[in-house]
Amino acid sequence: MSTSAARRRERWEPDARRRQILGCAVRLFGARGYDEVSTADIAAAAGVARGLVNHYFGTKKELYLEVVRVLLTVPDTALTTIPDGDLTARVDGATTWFLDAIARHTDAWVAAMGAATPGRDPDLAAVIAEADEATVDVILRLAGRTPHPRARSPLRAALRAYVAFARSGAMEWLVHGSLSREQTHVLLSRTLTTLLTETIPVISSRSGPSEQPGSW
Amino acid sequence: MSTSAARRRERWEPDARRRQILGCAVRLFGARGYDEVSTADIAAAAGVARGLVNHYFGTKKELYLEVVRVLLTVPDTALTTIPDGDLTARVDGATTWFLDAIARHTDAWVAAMGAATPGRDPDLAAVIAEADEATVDVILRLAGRTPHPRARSPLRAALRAYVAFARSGAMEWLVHGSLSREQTHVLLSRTLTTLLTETIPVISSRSGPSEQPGSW
DNA sequence: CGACCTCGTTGACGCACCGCCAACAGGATG
DNA sequence: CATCCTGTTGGCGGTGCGTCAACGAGGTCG
Repeated sequence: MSTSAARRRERWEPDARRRQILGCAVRLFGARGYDEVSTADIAAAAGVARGLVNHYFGTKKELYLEVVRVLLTVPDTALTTIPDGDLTARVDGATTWFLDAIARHTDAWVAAMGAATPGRDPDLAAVIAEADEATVDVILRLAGRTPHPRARSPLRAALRAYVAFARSGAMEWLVHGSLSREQTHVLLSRTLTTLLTETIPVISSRSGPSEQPGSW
Repeated sequence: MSTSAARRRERWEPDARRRQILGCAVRLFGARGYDEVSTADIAAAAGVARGLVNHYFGTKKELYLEVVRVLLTVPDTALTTIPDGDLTARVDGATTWFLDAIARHTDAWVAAMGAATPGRDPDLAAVIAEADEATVDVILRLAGRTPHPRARSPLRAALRAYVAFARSGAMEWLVHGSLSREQTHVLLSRTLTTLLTETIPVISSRSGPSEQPGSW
């Protein structure tokens, strides 16, 4: 990815050049955070003039958004097959899959968690929110619910909170080393099971923010 | 706080001046995020030369850290009295207190959550981590445990994950409006109760990352 | 009451970074 | 080989931040 320097004015296809610059940006932003990386760094890593970065990506922030999108989708490797069995077994299987996945791409996943910090920027928040919703969809399919696509329901809200929980728990395992893998597994799977079977039914029976008393 | 402009070269006590600038910084950073606010903005809001901000706080980032510290501690209003009754009742009371507290200072709390985003900066992460640990201590006292001060135990790890869960759930209520207050209450209290009575005991009985098999 | 001293405060300088754009040149075409 | 298209360059203008020497408000002392 890192072009060996010195070659001047090499003319590439726009697509290839764009991918190359994006790759360098992913590598740098994945390692060092938004304002520790300058567009000059990225251009240098790609062996390219600084202006070209703006030419392909407009603004530094726009480039960053694309990088976060990449970081958030790469470690996904989407859970395609829903495990069999009762709910407990399915949750267990999905937890195993999840922990395997992030253990395999630890660096990328941790980088994604670091970069995908829903700060104040609304565009960045939107990108992260989209990734969250996708995760919620997975959990819903896991629970055997057809995901009313993207309703602002209490069900989805509770699961979004769970996603934050799961991420934090996984960070405890992978980054801080304060949980073993087995402990993390128990923490995530049991909490999700309880949430789905006990807590959420109660929540859904209570009156919502303004509408749907028992819609999910 | 916002000094009416034009007054030139007014000489204050260092403490007062420092507090004044910090106040303006809190107001601005609370509303607009790190790189949407320039030190010139802060200086202007305080009716002061830009250089003075650096004189009192060194770097813009150091100032930001102080602001986050303020934002994280202000909405605390520390839970002093532990409710009576069994665990369920105590958790219930504490949840009520928590939701009351953040409802009272919604703006400040949301601002704090926006600012206290554990991005890549290690110093910022440290400030946030400290606030998290304080919250975990509250929960531990709630559960009747004497908080082994700051051990890297699986117990604390699980509770840190819960803190992320609670914050996310509260945001669903306050910001997105996807949960009613009652629903949020049920979500937070029941999840914490289950965590304390069912999940954590199981976790603690499993082998840890390397040590304490059943220490908490 | 005026000279003097202290230290809070100022304004400007240097530097790094970003967005923009006119000019340049690689390489395909005829 | 001449010509055109367009990917690419390098520099210009503007902004924001950290530093520093100089300034002056306000108290002190003779």
